[in-house]
Amino acid sequence: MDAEATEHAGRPTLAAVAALAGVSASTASLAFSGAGPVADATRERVLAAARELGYAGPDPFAQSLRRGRSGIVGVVMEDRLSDAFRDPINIAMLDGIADALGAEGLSLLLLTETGESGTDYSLAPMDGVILVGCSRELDAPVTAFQQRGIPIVAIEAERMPGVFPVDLDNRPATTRGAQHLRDLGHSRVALVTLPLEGSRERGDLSLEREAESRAHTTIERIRGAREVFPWAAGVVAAESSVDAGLDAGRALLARHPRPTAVIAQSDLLALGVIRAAEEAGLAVPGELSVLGFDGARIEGVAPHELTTLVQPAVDKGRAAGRAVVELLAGRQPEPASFTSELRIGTTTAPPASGEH
Amino acid sequence: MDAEATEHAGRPTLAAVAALAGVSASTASLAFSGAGPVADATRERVLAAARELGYAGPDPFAQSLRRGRSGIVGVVMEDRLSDAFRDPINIAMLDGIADALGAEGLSLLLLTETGESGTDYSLAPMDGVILVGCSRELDAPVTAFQQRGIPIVAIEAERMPGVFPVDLDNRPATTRGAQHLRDLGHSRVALVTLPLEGSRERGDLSLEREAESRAHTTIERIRGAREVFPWAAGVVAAESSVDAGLDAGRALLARHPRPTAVIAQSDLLALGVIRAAEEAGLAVPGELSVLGFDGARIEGVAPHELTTLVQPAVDKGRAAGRAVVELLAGRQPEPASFTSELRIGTTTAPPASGEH
DNA sequence: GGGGCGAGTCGAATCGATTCGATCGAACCG
DNA sequence: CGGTTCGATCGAATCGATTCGACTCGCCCC
Repeated sequence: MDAEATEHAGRPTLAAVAALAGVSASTASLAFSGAGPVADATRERVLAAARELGYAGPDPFAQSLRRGRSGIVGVVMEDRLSDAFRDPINIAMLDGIADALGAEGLSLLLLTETGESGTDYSLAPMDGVILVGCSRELDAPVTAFQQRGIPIVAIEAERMPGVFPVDLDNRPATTRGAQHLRDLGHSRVALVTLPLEGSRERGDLSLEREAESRAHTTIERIRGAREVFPWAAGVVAAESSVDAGLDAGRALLARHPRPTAVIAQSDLLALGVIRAAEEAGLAVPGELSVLGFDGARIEGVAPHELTTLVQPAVDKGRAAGRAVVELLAGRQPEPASFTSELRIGTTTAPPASGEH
Repeated sequence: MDAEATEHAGRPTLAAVAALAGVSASTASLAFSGAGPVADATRERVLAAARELGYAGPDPFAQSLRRGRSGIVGVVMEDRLSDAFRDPINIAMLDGIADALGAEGLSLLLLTETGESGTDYSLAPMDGVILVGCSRELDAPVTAFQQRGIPIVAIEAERMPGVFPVDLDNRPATTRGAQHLRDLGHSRVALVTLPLEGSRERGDLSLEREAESRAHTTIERIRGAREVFPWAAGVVAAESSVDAGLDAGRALLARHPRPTAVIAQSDLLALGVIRAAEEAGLAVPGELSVLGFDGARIEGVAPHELTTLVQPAVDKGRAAGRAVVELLAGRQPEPASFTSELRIGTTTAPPASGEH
């Protein structure tokens, strides 16, 4: 009888398999991992024993402990999932991340800032972490990650020592877009920005709010616009969605004097603004020009073709993924910085003649 | 000097902290976990020692091994992320999952079937797993999970012993939708289905393909339609997207005789079909009725309001998440089955008079 | 024939915590 | 005042594998 192998109730362990196969645990381990030399006959015997006992291979928990690696990389997004995934640009980026990680056999742990309530996500068993679109205070978790020796990559975030950055040219790109509007002859230009803090509520863009916010991407894009239109007013959207853009657009178009152009910080917001214009009976681009950001083709823009700043979101994600891989391998990655391109569509045009 | 505490190069361990604080490892552990009685002064001393050493708390890997739990639940999707997330219905479902898991402090590991190439995802350190939209062969991974004692929940999948099901009434719901079309007077009805296998290519719906496919949701919805229109022809879309729907729609509308109504298996596909109709100069619903499935409001449908089967995707996801939680707690969850509701919009109408 | 090498295997230490049972006082109660 | 209980702490076993160094053969080559 294989008394030793089956006397305990729990799941079979490597030791049990080894015992049944008549080899030591070390050899059995080698047989599974493939590292080190093992005679074919022995390996076969071990595998057979595993089959007999219903052993599914080494326990991942034990492996993680021993190896110090779990094969998991966390991706921290500030929003609820449904919010984060509402914008296709985030999905594109995530896809890039997943692509780079998957190529190395790493998988992707979705972590959302559950506010202060939930469990601290820095205690998840992961090898590295990618911070994306982080507006909130991250000092505490970042410190925790660093103490754990977990490599950190941050996409479009403020510089932090020990955090590897993956950047997008948010500010200069927006400047180029704004320049395009100025070249067309616009001067009454308004902004529809992404959220400034975790507020989730529409509000006017004020210098105060701006000053105390840490929403890096939003701020950079505002600054880029300000370089061309220093006193542009604006509305802070509740989130990146068509509805939020519609809401913001309504607010803007009710103002006097009405802006002749809107710089929206995402394509979804831009589409919302276009909807608001249609609603108000204003022609786009005849009576209102609209500039977006991102350049992921989204549904519902037709018959327009959005003028927008096309960012290489997938590449950006992929770069972040690869950076983690490099850091995990103990190498220093190449700093990555991506450039957006102004794609001129049919939603921008010179302002109506009477207007400037 | 705190020689013992700092003599090793690596990160500080609980033992080092305990040593510095002058207590045993067991007590230090208690101080961190909060389980068991510890004098306030002692806890304070341990925490101070941790601070001094830069100790970020117990190592998650070690915790996982000891406790046999990692706090991670895997979600297996068959597609690439970008494909899976293209359809808002999946996002809604994922949001429900994340919601239910987050409430229990669990986090969500995204696993995609990387084909046969990538690493086997069943070796990730997770406590439970949710299978979603699984068409491919899953027997091997399911067996592996079961051998590991990992609870499995499957959303809209074939029954498998030991796998807890979360169901949607795909077949009867589609029957109700088809009935609606018949009631309007349609008889030349065509199908645009979700993918049948991992083929990612448009193709005609044939009985063979149908018979050998394991794409549960797709098959069930086809059967539901067949109960009303037994000989309906159809096209299998490459994926759930507007483009794929457009592609399928073009193929269908080129046929003679042209169908007077299309049953699309997702709203995105339905929208694509509407686009194809517009393209062909056919009025919707005057010359072509279109029925969708899902009911997540998507952009670009305007000015139509899609007639569709509204499924409670978030609840479905939440139920799956909760089922995992229950199974992890050793309880037997209530079987969950969800019902879709026919929402009649403006994309279905009686066929043009000369047509039936 | 002896030295050396490499393939194959094994023992034992190790990864870093958790937790059960035991121990030791101090407080409490009749 | 003795026995009981509770709070606080500690030792030691345990979770399940990986891996380094050592050991044993058998073979090759000079």
